[in-house]
This record gives sequence, C-alpha cells and structure tokens, in this order.
Amino acid sequence: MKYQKPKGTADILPQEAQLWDEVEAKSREVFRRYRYGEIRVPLFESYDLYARSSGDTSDIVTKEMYDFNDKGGRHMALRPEGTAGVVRAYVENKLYGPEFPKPYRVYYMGPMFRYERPQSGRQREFHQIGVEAFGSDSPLLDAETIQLGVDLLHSVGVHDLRLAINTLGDPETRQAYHQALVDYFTPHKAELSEDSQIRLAKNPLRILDSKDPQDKPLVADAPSILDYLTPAAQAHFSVVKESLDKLGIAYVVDPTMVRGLDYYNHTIFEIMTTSPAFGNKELTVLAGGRYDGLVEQVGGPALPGVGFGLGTERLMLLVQHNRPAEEAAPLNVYIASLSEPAGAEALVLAHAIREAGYTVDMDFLNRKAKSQFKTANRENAQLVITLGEDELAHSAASIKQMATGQQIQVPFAEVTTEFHKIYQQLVEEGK
RNA sequence: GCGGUAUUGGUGAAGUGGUUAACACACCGGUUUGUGGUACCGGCAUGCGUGGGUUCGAGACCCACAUACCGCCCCA
Repeated sequence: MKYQKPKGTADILPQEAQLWDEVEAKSREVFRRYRYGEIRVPLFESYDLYARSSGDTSDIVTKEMYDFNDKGGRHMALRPEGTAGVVRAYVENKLYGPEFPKPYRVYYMGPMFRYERPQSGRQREFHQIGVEAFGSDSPLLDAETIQLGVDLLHSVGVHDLRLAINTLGDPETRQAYHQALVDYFTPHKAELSEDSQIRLAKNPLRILDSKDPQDKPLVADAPSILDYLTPAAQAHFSVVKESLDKLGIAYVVDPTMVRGLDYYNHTIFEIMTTSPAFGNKELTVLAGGRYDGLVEQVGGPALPGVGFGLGTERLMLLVQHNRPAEEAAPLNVYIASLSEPAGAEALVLAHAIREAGYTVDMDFLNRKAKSQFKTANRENAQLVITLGEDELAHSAASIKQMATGQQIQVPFAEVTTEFHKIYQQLVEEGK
C-alpha cells in the first residue's frame, strides 16, 4: 500500500462519525444548560505556551510534544491538551474584562496531539471535549464542574462511574508537601524502582502514582498531602466535599492521585469506569481540576480557573459498547432508470423530491432493472420510482411501494409538485 | 523511548521451502424482453505490509523498515 495513515491516527468513517455527532450534540445540550459557550481556538500554538503551562518536567513536554519549526523559524507545537490554548485566548481577548460574566465559561471539542506510542484508546491524534470556567475561586464551582462532568457522561448513557478526588492545595501546601516527600523518600532511595529514583529528583509527587510493585510498600507509608494542607486549602477542599455530599455524588478521596500537568492546584478529580470496552480494566474517561495561577502565568490577571477534559475516543468505546447496533435509516425513494434519457429525468425528479424533504438515491452505473431493485432493497428503500421508455412516453412515473409490492403511475408533474401527498398515501397510510 | 506479538483479495481466513494461493462471506454478472427473495451457474489476490538477502526454488527462512495490537513509561 502506497500511503498509510500516520502512526497513531484514525479515520472516522461515516457510520462511526454519526455516533460522534450524536455524542457531541448531547454534550452541547448539557453545556447549554450550564451556560457554557463554545470556544474554537487554534490546533497549534507557540511551543512555549504549552511548555510553560504544562510544566517543563512534565512528560507531555519532555517527550510527548508534537512540535515543529514553521517556515518562519517559529517553534510551534500541535496542542497536547486544550486548556493552555483556551487560557491564552481568554487572556489575549481580554475576556476577564468587566463586561464579561464571571465565571466565564467555555467548552471546546476537537483533536489533541501527543507524540507517543499508540495503544488501544490512546492515539497520537485523539479528541477531547473539555470545559474551562474562569474568574471564580469558589469551591462551589469545583463541585458544579464535577457535577457537569457526571451529567455529561450520564447524558450519553455512561453510568457505573467512580469519582476520585484529591487536593493539591495551594502553592504553600505544595511546597511543604514536596519537601516532606523528598525528606521521606530520600533515605529509601535505593529501595525505589529505577523510574521512581528519577522521579524523586524531577517530580516526587509522581512516585505516589507508581505502579511498580517495588514502590508500593514505600508509597503506602508515605506522608499524605492531606496532612500538609494550609487552613485555607483545607477549607476549600472541605466545601468541595460537602457540596458533593449535598449533590448526592459519591466519591472517594485518593490522596495519591496526581496530575500529568503542573498547573493544577487545589481540587483535582478523575472519573473512571470499568467496561468490557476497556477489557474490563478501569480507565479514566474524564479528568480535571482547578488551576489558579495559570491565567497569570500566561500573562493575564491573577484569576483562577477550573475545568476538565474528557477523552472522546474512550467515551466512544463506552457508548458503542452500550448501544445495540441500530439499523440504517430507511431511504425514502430510490429511482431506477433504464436508459440514459431516463437517467436524466431521474436526476430532475430526485432533486424535486429532495427539495420536498425526502431522502433520494438513484442509479449511476447504468445497471439493469433487477440490479437496481436489489440495491434499493439493500438500502431499505420505501419507494422505488422506475423510469423507462413507457414512463418517458407518458410523462408518468411508476412508483412501487416496496413493503407491499403495490405499484402506481403518477404524472411527473405531480411527482415534482405533490410528492408529499404521494408519500403519505403510499407509505404512511399503508402502515 | 524500551520490550513482546502480528501483518495473506472488500471481509473472515487456510497455507509447516516445491506445480495454477484453499474455503467461506460480501460484491458483481447471468439463468432470453423492465422489478426485490430463494436456488443454480459464472466472475472476483500475476500476488501474500515495504525493501533487501538466503535458495535451483520464498507467502513460508534471515535482516532492515513501516504499521497495528499488548505491556512499560505516561496519560484522555
């Protein structure tokens, strides 16, 4: 084969695209109710924007960025996640201005890119649906955002969710906890896995997330961030938990949960689900958190933000798995034509019937009547219009109702102007 | 980035170095005039991911590369 799709990309073919369309439509409806507006930002931005916002030591930056130099020598990167670009747009368009509501709420959906080894539910080009809300540091907004995520998943028929939350506290908390981890792990450095020894120097928080059995006993006894929260961070987290309780949203606090991006602080959360679609493994389908300080870091005012991103491919696996295979939408009319002049007439009638709002297809391969009927049958056609010598001679179409086999003659003029009546008479009343 | 497994028509695949790459499904056509199903008949890979090599002979063996899947790292 001469050309193959780039590694880690996928073609979404019409049948599947229809499902995407439905999921996106349902998402939009949920966002509308929460007063989120759509924002469309570039698929690529300056490399520095992502590098600085995600954190220089994050894996996304150090090994997963899909970056390139453009013809003008600018160092660009395809977006590895949605938040940075949205924050940039928020700042650049001064959406923090007094004329805009706070929180300022936006959602996006589209492709993201990470240069990594593909696996199932994990590609180099993948899609996310995400939301961001700027300008409020209220823990109630954290809770609302989580509720939005849950609603979103419910709306597309995904239940059986497990919500895990944690807090990374404020900068003061993080710094104290970082130090505590270093103090705890350093004496045991030799007992840590090779990966975790590197993490200890780069990002000790990540050790908590290690799946290496060698690290597990040490991680189990590691200090918990919950013991290092400043009173303010403590208070914030308490309100988030109380709000979730009040909303009746079940959750577990997982003090070892961390994020791949450095900009998070305070509340972070993941919604996971176990499904045969994932080989019965538990996978995170939606994740997010608060990122106070990011707007400022990108050059805007010191305004807080909170949001989440959900992996569309993973969601699609779930939705596909839950849904029974539905039969194709019926074709209203197929036009069989038996000669070239008949084909030309078919084109005219097809247009008129489409104008009337019906779906129409016809033959473009000059096939025999029998073959055309076979195709009509396979396409689940309700009516077949046959155009041959007789029909052209009398300027009247033969219209056959496929379910009953009944066939009638109708003048072309009537087909063109009164198709709605004909359809009702043949299809709807026939039921 | 590291490790493992795989790659044969539109699809599912058989093929364990030796003639024309099995079988099935799908699709297309036919069984005399312009009508759907079934049945029957016929057609449908000069080629086995790509490029090299070994051999008298390669879809089968070797090497490299590409891609997919699984695991690690990490993550949506």
